[in-house]
Amino acid sequence: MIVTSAPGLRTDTVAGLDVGYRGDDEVVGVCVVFDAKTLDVLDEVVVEDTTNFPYIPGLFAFREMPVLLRALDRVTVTPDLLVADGQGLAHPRRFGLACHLGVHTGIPSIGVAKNAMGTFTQPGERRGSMSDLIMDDEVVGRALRTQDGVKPVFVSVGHKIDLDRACAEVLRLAPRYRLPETTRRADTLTKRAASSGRS
DNA sequence: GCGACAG
DNA sequence: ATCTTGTCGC
Repeated sequence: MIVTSAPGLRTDTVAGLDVGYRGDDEVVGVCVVFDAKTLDVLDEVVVEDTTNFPYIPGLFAFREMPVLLRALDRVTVTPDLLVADGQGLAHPRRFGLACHLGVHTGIPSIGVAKNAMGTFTQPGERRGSMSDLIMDDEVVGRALRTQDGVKPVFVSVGHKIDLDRACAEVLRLAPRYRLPETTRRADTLTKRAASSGRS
């Protein structure tokens, strides 16, 4: 299954992964690798592909995994941590996109979602405040406030890392905006490709 | 059966 | 996710 601990994990390089859409079957996958300390972009890859799998909450990975793996394959710097745009353990079957990516690649991974699938109590208003994300009376992740007064993001473990470390990484990756730089950069690249290459 | 439901 | 202008706020 999934490993939820990370003794001595080093995260010098972190990758942001995201998928953009240009229709029901045209997808754009992006993988951006950052220097975790300076937040400098070390490498970024954009790949186009097609899908026939529809968007079904809970089966998200079947739609986005293929393109993301292709993008990850072409990156020249193997990241120490993968940050997926979606859930990890915070999933109905406890196996969201971040888990698929981690288990498939063997690289530690976490999921950072803009919306929650479980329930949670509002964390404090200050950056760094957090509260448990609950599903079926089980703690599956955390609602984390990355900036004062903004809506929290939902962090959950993907593979080979623990929740505390996952939240710490997200805070480090989001020094200024609500979303971590990894997902922000991956998202803009995704949209750039979508508008410059559409029919 | 009905509603909810990451991107 | 995507379709979309101007607008409010730091």
